Amino acid sequence: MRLLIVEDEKRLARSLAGGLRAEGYAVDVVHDGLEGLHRAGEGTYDLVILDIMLPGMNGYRVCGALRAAGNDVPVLMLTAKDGEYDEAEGLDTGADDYLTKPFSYVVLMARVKALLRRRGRSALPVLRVGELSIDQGAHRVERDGAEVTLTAKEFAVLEQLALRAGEVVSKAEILEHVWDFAYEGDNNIVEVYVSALRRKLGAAAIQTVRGAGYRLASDA
Amino acid sequence: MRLLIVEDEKRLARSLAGGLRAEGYAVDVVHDGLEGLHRAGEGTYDLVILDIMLPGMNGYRVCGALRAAGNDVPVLMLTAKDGEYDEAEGLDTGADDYLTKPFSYVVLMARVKALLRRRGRSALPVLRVGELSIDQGAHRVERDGAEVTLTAKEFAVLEQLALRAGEVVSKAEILEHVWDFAYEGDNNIVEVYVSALRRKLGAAAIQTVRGAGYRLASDA
DNA sequence: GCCGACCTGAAGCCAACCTGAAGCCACCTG
DNA sequence: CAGGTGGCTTCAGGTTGGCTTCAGGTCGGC
Repeated sequence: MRLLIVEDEKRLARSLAGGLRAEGYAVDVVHDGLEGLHRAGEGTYDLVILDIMLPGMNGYRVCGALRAAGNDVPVLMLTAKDGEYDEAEGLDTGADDYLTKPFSYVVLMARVKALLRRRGRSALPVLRVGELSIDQGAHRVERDGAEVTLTAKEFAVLEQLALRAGEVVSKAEILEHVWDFAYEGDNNIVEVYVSALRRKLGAAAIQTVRGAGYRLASDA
Repeated sequence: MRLLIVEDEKRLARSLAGGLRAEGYAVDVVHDGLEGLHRAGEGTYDLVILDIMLPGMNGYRVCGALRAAGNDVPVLMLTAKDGEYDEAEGLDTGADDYLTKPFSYVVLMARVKALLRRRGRSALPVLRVGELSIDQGAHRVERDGAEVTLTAKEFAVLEQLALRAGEVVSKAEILEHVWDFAYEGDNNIVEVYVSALRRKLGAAAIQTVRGAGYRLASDA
């Protein structure tokens, strides 16, 4: 589960990111509205936490632009209660929820979870690749109808491969999407997870393309 | 994969078209807004690169008109940063992304690919040369429908030849593109790979032009 | 016929990759 | 609070297969 925080107050951004990571989410942070729009537009995030006062492009416009482009990623807006902006306006631009600073950590967490849950109920597509069926909303994987239990990271890696089934996905790309983009570790970690997935899903499920990356068998 | 460039600065248009063609896209160029609207409206393009300052009809209106007609082809807008237009306005009219001149080639390429990928399917076109089909995204090659497995280097060499099918490509050019730019070894290595490719693809697939280089048979 | 350009099979080397094991940490449970 | 559990990450040894070099042969032009 991958979140994007668009917030220019660096201290706040850092503390939010820290807390959310502790809950097990992968979190990326950007400090500029335009940058935020591009990242959010990639379609790789499950939720965007969006400040309103931002350099580059303000939060209302970022959100409006996302919706105009047909992107329906859940957006949780943040703002200082200084009267200049109000809640109704935020919701009008297509935000899913709205939080006024200062807010407590617990409240934020509750809202984030509520949004993600709501999203889970709404139909996220179930990916079908070969004999696998990957339910993105429920985080469930079945192989030939039999459920396979995966850990969070295993699921995230498989999801990335499935989203681009048949294509080669490089280790760097998997790292970028599944781990925080600030992750500094060895990218041997990807190999470890691919190995685990093969053990659970069958060795033929994921093909190695030496020097290029991995490919989820789109036939098989 | 077919792109339309609507741009009245002929030099820029030509250079963009050249670069995109080199990546394997089919590219058409028009220099007038109205003409662009008609072509884009045909529904045969996978992406439109749209300048804002245009004779005939400006980019905002072209994009707005497309959307009003229910056409949701991805639109990447270009503009000079002269303050008269701003990014948010472009996105409001339904553009999917926006680039401020001057921009680097790499950035443009990244945005184009991001947009195409978001629109589903692979961003990279499948090259077809004679009886060969070369899927750049999947790193996969078929000859008359039968899959041929190539190594990373073999694939890269073939890709270079295919991107300029019918043309003679010198050994030096292949070396430069496929190997590290600082490669110091013998350029006999290219011969070795061509040899391997011929073994796998048939001797007639790659022609030698003595003293000049190699050519991928565009008929065959 | 000579010479340079090109072809291609063989073989060593090394990077990429795989995977089992173990440490660490957060969380749960009694 | 102690002990257990499970997931994440690191590490290291082993294996594989691709990359490159080399050398001997073939081909084509002059």
